[in-house]
Amino acid sequence: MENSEGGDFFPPNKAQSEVAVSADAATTVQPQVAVDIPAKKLARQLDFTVFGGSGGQSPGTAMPEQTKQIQPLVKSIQLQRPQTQQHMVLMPTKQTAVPTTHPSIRPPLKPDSPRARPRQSASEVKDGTPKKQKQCNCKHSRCLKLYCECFASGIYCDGCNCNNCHNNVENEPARREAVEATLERNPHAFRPKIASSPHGARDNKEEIGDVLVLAKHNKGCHCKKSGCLKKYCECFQANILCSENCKCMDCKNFEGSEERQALFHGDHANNMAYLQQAANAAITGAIGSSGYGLSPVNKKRKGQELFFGSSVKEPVHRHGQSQQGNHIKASVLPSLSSVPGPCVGNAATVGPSKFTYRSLLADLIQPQDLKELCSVLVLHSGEAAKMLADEKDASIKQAEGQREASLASSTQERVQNQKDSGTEKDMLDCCSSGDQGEKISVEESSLDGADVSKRPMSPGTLALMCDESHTMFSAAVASPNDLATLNCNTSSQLPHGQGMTETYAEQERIVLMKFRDCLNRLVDLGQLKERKCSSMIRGADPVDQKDMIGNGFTTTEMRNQHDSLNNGVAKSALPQPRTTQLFSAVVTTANNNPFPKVHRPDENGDVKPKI
DNA sequence: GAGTTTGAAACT
DNA sequence: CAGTTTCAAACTC
Repeated sequence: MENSEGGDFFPPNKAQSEVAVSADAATTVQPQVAVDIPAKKLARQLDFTVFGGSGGQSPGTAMPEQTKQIQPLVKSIQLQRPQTQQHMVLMPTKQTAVPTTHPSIRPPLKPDSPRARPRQSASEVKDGTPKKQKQCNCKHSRCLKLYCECFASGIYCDGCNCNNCHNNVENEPARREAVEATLERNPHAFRPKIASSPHGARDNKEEIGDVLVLAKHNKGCHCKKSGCLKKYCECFQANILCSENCKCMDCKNFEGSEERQALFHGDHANNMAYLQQAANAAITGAIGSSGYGLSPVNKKRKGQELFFGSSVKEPVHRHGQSQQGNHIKASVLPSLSSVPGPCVGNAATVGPSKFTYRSLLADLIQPQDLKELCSVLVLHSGEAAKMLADEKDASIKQAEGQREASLASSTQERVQNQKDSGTEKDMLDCCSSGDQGEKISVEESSLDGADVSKRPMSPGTLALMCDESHTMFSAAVASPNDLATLNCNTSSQLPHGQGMTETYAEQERIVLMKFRDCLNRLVDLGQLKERKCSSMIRGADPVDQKDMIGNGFTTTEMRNQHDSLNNGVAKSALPQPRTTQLFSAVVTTANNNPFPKVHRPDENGDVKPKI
């Protein structure tokens, strides 16, 4: 516990917290000499997503506990690997203890992509050699603050050009203290800054800059002068678009930004010189008198294009041009409202959904709808089984006469008895989530009743029904007509051994057909919606827009869809009370109310159009 | 490579 | 939480 001379680096006013740090610090200040070719480190913190997506891997991930987690990790690292020029990841992750140079712990980013080499210097770009760990150049922070990229990235400095570095094994106590202090200030300090970044997609498309809309900076940037088109901007550096989290000014880093497009245009994407030139031009234009400055429209556009599933290609109206369209869209998508205002603080005016990619079908399918779909399919299956069995029984009875009929009858009784005694067990076995309170549905299933319950179900159908039952149970959807439960019961008592294969086949056929129909309808609806969205973007006919505002579809189309859907599923098989209502939300059975569900704003503030 | 600019982090 | 300071990377020359 000797004091390191590192303390001398700190101004008196800030030394306080750091005194404690240095108290335990080992003395050895190690002006580290870069041995390797100056390899660049990737953007600090920005890549933590690779360690587990949600960032559970960074030192900050586990928050207060994370500090504790780091310690054994560090030890394990020390045990596993002598300090070499390699950098080590200190994150508590499977990968963390692996001695590695950076590239090996990073996602396979494209070497040429900005994402792959954030904070690279120009020289690195020139040599084109895939990045190694970048060395920091910290002078005053001892590499124990987030200023230090190494520290922020959760790695030891190794081969850096820093002065008085304490971010190394020798100074682990100090480092640990620093980590704790950092976490105390901000429990998320070591968490990934970029959230929800599907690496695959990013890797595939980042060059054209139309991908990372799926990711966004957790905190957002606060750029003022760079237009978010320089690497000063963390979003830009991470090759993602600015989001509603950002509080930047004069942002040009949004989808559809011409300035941004210029940066990623064609083969120039890899040309940093060009890129920076374009950025400079863009910034100049933005800050200068070009009229770009303080364009509040910019940010709003981000979400629009995202929502409509279009990328840059969709005609983006610059600035004032897009205002009208924005207003229209804003009616449909409150979160995308284009309320004029300063770019700063735009996050408040722009909805949180701006950068959340949503499939066109996302609005069509609700979780509840899926449940209903499953329910209906189950019902169809049961109905089919019942019909088949009835037919079979009828023929058998005709052929075999009274005696066999009696036998069948006694069998039925046995089955019934079994049901009385063992059904609940079976039901529990099958529907493991079984809520006791829900089991009453067995006998009360008036629609298909005991007949259905005695019919065989195919294995696939049974699985489906069990899942369905599980889902419905877990969703706490109490339904007296919970046929899933019912069918689970029956499934365990397949009465006839071999002849059931045909029934299974028939059931599956029917179920699959119905499911196919549903999917087809869904596809139709999705296409319909796509057309609507496209037409809206183009400022299409106001009637359609009006309809969409409420429902996402025109009422006429809705009716048509419902009519057709009704034909797709045999109503007779459906217990009307609940299942039809629910199912109608997606694919089937029209009740008189074509819009059975109340539209509700989703998490992003969108109003989800319901079918 | 020195100096400047920039924005995040740290601090008040 | 806003304003200021510190810091180091990015950038310019």
